[in-house]
Amino acid sequence: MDEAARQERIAEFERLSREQGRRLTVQRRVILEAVLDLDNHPSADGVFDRVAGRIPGVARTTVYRTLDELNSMGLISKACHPGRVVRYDTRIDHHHHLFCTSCNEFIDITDERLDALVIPDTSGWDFEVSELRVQLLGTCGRCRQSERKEESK
Amino acid sequence: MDEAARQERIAEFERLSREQGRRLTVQRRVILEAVLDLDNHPSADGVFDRVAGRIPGVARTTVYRTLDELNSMGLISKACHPGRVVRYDTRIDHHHHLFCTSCNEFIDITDERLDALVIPDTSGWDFEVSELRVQLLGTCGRCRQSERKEESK
DNA sequence: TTAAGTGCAAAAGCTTTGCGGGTAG
DNA sequence: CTACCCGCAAAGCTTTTGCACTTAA
Repeated sequence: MDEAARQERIAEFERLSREQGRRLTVQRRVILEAVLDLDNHPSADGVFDRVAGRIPGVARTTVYRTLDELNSMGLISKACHPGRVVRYDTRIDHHHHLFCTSCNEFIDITDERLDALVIPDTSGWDFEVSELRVQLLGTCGRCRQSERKEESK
Repeated sequence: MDEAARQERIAEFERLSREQGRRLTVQRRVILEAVLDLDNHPSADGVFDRVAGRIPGVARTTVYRTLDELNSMGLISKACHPGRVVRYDTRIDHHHHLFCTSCNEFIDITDERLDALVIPDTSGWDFEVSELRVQLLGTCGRCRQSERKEESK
């Protein structure tokens, strides 16, 4: 994330916090900065590792609680994937994911045709759509290589 | 799932098992039948509940292991969602999901425009795509109703 | 001042692992 | 017969909860 977008997101965080009567603490600010700096859709634990280097003695609990709040505030979101740990996404613009089912890593992509997708009429299901996400599952180059090495053993 | 499709999936399971040298046990057969019968993208625990009624004394472990195998065999798949428990999907035809972020339930949908989507060129990322999934996140009718009731209290 | 936030410890929930006995092929 | 599979118990990992202390406003 470039510096301008980063600063803007932090400003938005401060604005929303005041608006919603949330307190601006060091922990919250550093946790937000940490997620924004990590670009690979980190888990709570990944964020904790980074935060722990900056606030000695910070509690895991605080990271979990804060990430959940940032998600509620719409400043970050939870990524969709087939695994079992919750992972967060800092991009809130329209984009899509490649997800490697072998190493569980995400790759962000943008694609005209995918972007052109229109949310279909879901009135038949009585469902209010807030977001459309496209996910491409497969295997990344690195994992395919190691699979080949494994086979040729 | 209609009876014909169900029988076909079970036959496929038996064929693949023999082909891959896996043993056909009562547990595996009943676990497969259970997932196929549950249409709401069950978690391992949900499958276990149903299986436990049919094989007294079956171990949770067995259900976890078997679901993982059925997934490897391509007979079922893991659903993508923002939560933390793994959930399975028995439909292997092309379809998409509505996912209610309030009650964590899936609704299967088919839509012409979504079906018409072409997997974009991902060669630039050195990534082999095996599947394209579209997910619509939002809130189902029931949850919107209870939210309204909550507000008017 | 004081209610919201934090850290700590413990619990809870989901899943995996190791192992001895059981069973399909 | 024997390699694979199952049940059991325990561990492992991620996340949540309860509570007393701290701190932003």
